[in-house]
Amino acid sequence: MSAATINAAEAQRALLDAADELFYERGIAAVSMADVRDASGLSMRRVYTLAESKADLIAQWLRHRHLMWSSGFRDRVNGHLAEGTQPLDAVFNALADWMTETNFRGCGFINTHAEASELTAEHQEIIRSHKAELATTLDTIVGDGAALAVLIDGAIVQAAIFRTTEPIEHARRAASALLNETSRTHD
Amino acid sequence: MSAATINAAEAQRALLDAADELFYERGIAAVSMADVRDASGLSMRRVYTLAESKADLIAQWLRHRHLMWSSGFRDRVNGHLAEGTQPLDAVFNALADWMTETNFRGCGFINTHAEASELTAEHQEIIRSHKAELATTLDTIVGDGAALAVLIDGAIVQAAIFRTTEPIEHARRAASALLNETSRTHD
DNA sequence: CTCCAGTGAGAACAGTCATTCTCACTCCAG
DNA sequence: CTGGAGTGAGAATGACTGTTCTCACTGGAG
Repeated sequence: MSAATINAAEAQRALLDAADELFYERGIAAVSMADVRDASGLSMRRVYTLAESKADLIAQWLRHRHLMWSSGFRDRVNGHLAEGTQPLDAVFNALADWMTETNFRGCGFINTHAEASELTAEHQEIIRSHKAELATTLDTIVGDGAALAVLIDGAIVQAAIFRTTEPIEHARRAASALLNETSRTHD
Repeated sequence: MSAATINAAEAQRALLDAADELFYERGIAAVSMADVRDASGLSMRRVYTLAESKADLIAQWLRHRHLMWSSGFRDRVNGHLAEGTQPLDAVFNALADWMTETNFRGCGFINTHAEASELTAEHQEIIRSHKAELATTLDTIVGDGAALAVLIDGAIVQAAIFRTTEPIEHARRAASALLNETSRTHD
């Protein structure tokens, strides 16, 4: 039973796992289809059976990463909430957890969006959806989701550039002040 | 008097102008040295006389863009201050002005940093210096510069993705709340 | 005038890339 | 057992990349 016998589901998974690791860590322009083939253990033919082009693979990867990241984020937030942490702190603690992972390289969606060239309309749409959904999630957990999403993206970008979690604390203070102010003006 | 007669200063300027337009609008991996040659009107030989490699050209461009952007930003802020606008609003108005320029594509430094591959240690250092200097400038103008820089980067990134200036208003509200809170706790 | 350092125009070089193709093999339906 | 659909391994293709080289020409120093 050779490697050829792995079924479509396993191959799809191997492909997306490889794409995620490579695209996230190196950026998309720096990753060749041959790199993806080697990292996935698939043949070139198989890669092109599962993704009709590199642009299509990028789109599949973005959709896949959206699902993985979003559920990971929700899990972490829920973990902190379960320990009695207040919603706002649960969110920022969850982000700090993510940032201290060894392979943290900022937000894959922001990074991909920054590579102006290889970006199709479909890619842009997936990136916008990801950011819009994050704002909605934040809105449910703490409120003022659109504003919070802005602060968080700033923190992620600066954390990637300076390689510290300090920006998270700045964003946390700003978010806290914003929510306090909102509740005060509602009195 | 052929094109060959343009002096070193003019050539240097043509090179950096071309690099700025191309690298900012397309990203660095998507721009070839031949593109730079064509846009600058220089010969390939001249390009490599002025920049010893593409990596060197990128570094020169980042330094050049830092100077251009920073002085442009200060000018805009001062313009708003001269009209009697409060410092915090002067800063956010200046950013909104910049974002509504037709070729706005987010922050060139953040975008370059996102292209993980072609990034040398020198490039990273220039990017960090740019962000650090912006924080210092903000500190002088309104105070709490490090936190403000985080909010602003978030607004820039989201403005680039969604192509609206709305994120600037979210960041402005958060910044305002943060500064109010700080002054209140100092009472 | 005579040289020659420096130049432009573009060919040359040694890769790399995304994508497609070849060929031998394997699995399963009939 | 036979035929064919699908596969792996990897070569082939054609386009592009950063960088260097060639060659004819220039403007100014002596």
